[in-house]
Amino acid sequence: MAEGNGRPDLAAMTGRLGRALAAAEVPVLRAHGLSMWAYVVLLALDEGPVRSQSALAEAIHADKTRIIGVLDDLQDRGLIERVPDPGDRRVRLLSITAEGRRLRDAAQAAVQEREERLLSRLTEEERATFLRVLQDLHALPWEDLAGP
Amino acid sequence: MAEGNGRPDLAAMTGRLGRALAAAEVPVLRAHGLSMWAYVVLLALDEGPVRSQSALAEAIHADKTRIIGVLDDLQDRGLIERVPDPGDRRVRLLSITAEGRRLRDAAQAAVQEREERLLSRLTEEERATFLRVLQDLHALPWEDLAGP
DNA sequence: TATTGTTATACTCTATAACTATA
DNA sequence: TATAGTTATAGAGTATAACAATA
Repeated sequence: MAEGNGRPDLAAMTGRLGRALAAAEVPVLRAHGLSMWAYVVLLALDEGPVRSQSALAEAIHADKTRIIGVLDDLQDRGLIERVPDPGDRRVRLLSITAEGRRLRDAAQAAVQEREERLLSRLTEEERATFLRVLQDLHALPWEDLAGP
Repeated sequence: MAEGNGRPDLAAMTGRLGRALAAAEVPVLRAHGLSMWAYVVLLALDEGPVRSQSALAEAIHADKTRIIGVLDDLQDRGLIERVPDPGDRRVRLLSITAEGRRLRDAAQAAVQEREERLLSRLTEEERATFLRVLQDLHALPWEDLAGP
């Protein structure tokens, strides 16, 4: 006895869509030599330098021990800078380099170009509303989305 | 130097939204005595009986070894039926019970009631378009979303 | 003593391989 | 022999605990 009435849970729909888009993103990023975490780090640093690795980890909702290898690799490749703070030599000042910004821009352009394939299924009105709502919800703090 | 132009990746926005909604769902489901996988199984069986555990696992994109414990528990609690197929006693015929359907309905009502809190931020027009687009995209096969 | 970053360890989830029973 | 289901094992990803350097 099929059911039919009602809608699927919002969580099920956005979850599946998010996983599918992430799966689509992986090969694009790998073509640019980036892991998902490396890409997330470059995106975060592109909005400005960060004063400590802990702060960066918190900003991207990662564990601080989890991004160390990522930072090592990005630094070795000259995509980020990681220098001890002269005022407090325990903390590392993190910033993206010009080369890192170039790579980030190229990767993101490729990612979004691919996403256009999906958005092209929508009408102009659907596309505009969908993206606006998504951006509004994305701007909300986590607690407003996930609750107390 | 902040950037500002362009939009966040679709994958980042839907991914975060999906994870947040899933996180919001967990305590609601637990209040009904259900894990996420148990809930997914009940939802899948509600659309009709399934002829084998392998088929069910494939339908919900899970490994067949992963759902065994879930099925054991659901069966012990009388929420599903699992009987050997008389025609081929290797396969198990799976179906949801009336009690299982009651629990599923109660759980889903609670889940969606919570999701309404988020949707109430939208205008009627935004809400209608957003849900319609989401359902359309959700109905697409995985390959259309994630690509080749 | 407290904190940043790092390394080492343990845990959770998932997938793979080996096994039983039916065919 | 091949397949459905189960159990046992191993792997990936992640978090926790212990450590070194600096404050």
